[in-house]
Amino acid sequence: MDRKEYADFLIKTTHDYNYYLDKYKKRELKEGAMVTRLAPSPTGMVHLGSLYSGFIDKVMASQSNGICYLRIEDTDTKRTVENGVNTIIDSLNKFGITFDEGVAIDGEKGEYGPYVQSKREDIYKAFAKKLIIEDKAYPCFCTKEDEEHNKEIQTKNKEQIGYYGRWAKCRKLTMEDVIEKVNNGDKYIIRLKSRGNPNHKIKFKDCIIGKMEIPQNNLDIPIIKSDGLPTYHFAHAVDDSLMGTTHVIRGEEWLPSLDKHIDLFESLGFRIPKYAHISTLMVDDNGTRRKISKRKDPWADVNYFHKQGIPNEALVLYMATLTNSNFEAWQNSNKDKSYKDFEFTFNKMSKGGTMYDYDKIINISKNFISTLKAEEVYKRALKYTREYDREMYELLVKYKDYSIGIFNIEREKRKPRKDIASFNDIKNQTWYMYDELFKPQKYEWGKITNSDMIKKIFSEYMDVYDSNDDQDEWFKKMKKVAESLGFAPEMKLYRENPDNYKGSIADFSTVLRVGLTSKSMTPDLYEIMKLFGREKMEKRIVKIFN
RNA sequence: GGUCUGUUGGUGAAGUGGUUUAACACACCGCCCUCUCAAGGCGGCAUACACGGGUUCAAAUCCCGUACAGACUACCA
Repeated sequence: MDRKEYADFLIKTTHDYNYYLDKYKKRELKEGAMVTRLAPSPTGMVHLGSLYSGFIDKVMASQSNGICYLRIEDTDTKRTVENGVNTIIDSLNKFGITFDEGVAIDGEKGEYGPYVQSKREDIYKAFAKKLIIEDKAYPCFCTKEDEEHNKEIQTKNKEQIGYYGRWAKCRKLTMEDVIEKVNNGDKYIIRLKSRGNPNHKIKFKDCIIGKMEIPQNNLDIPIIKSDGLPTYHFAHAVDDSLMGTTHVIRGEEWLPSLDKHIDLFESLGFRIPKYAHISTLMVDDNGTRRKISKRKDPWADVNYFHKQGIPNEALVLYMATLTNSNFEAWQNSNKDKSYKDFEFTFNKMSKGGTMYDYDKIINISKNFISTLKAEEVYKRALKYTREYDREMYELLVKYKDYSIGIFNIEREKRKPRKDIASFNDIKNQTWYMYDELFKPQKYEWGKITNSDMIKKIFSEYMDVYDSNDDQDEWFKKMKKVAESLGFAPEMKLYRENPDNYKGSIADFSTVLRVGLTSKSMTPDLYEIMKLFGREKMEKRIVKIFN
């Protein structure tokens, strides 16, 4: 039996590797164009880290006029969730991450498919066969227990852990041994026959981290599992070569397995792509940093932000600031431009762990929402509450124009209000504007608490209030009434001689504000009165004392 | 244990051997604006380059060691 027949005996494929080498042509790209890919597992959720990496994949490809494609890594059949793929595509889409090629809702796009790894089984096997023919891979019959056993001894002796050298029992099996075992029905996997020597260092340059030196891989790592599917490492080498990925952008947790990947690319005779290892998203957990975790951190699932009512755009902007910290400054001086106009670079990306910062997201979200028109805020609030707050939703529907008016207070001007951070916040911000929700626990009176005085202020004020007044006129009238009741009409006057007055114009207006809304802190009072109108104001005044 | 990576004020983070007396942002404090809040303007704050050696005329920046932190160490990805 020659090696070709031997390989055919061990692995059955419908095509041979030359067929695939021929089928997937080299991409023709413009100078500098990057081909990137996002390669998630279909576990049914999009991890914040995937969004981060997807953002970078997308932005690097599109700003270099390259290609960004989606590949699904479902070789771990245990973790695959039904409909997981569509969930991923949908979620990413919401964040503006779309793909030029690869898996899509309505099938697949592109010449390099299939883009789902479980459908590429024949391809991986064909290349595993190539390695067997070239004596760069071999079947292994060892059990999990064998390996556990090795590990125990290795740990005890403080030797390198893994399947290599004298521990690699099956490496020494002759062809005849193997044939006998296979005919016997013994299960086996395929391992790489590593030729590396850990005393030799590989010099390597990562796009983000820069120069590195790592020992050569000497582990005979599994490449085909007993279920016939490839391991991540092998699939990565085969797919990213065949699909023509120029830049492999992935989390830094992959850095330690880079030696294995280089070994695989070289064994397969493939060119090694460029790598960019992005920093892990970390969280501060009682003073220590740790990787964000799906189990401990609810926000690890990007869906969390949707539930919180954080606009997708805000999360995207947050991703942009994480990617390149100089983005924020650029955005501030280019307010009308999109993040797509900013040139992101690898060498501005963070090397260490990146801290996840919810306050920062809130801040970005506030700023983003403040730039929206009132109608847009209304539209989004409607969409959000429809799903998460039925009561609020119905009020928004019932009082459409009134609600838009509320959102329009101090908006659409050069320095707009920034008080809405998320759409689950709007009820807290505006409840007192709706009679249905207006059930104050207490009135936050300030300096003036005497009920006779409060009554007097309202009765005098309502005599002069005219809803047609402009803001200047409105304020003048308020000052006039305040003065006639013994309040200082200007803050300056009050500060100079506080003893001469019952209070300042601020104290006076606080009475009006609290009487109408029960709250001492609200947006512009003029606008609120205008939205209320006389009738509603009077109803509110009656309500104060009963 | 081994391998790899990182460590700059309270926090995040610029910085790629010499205009660095180390940006900027957030936080905090003060003042201004002001009918409250938000926003905005001005100013202040901080004993910041983990530690110890070395290379150099010159080091946050290059090299070596130590400490600390993190990632990885599966027939998971």
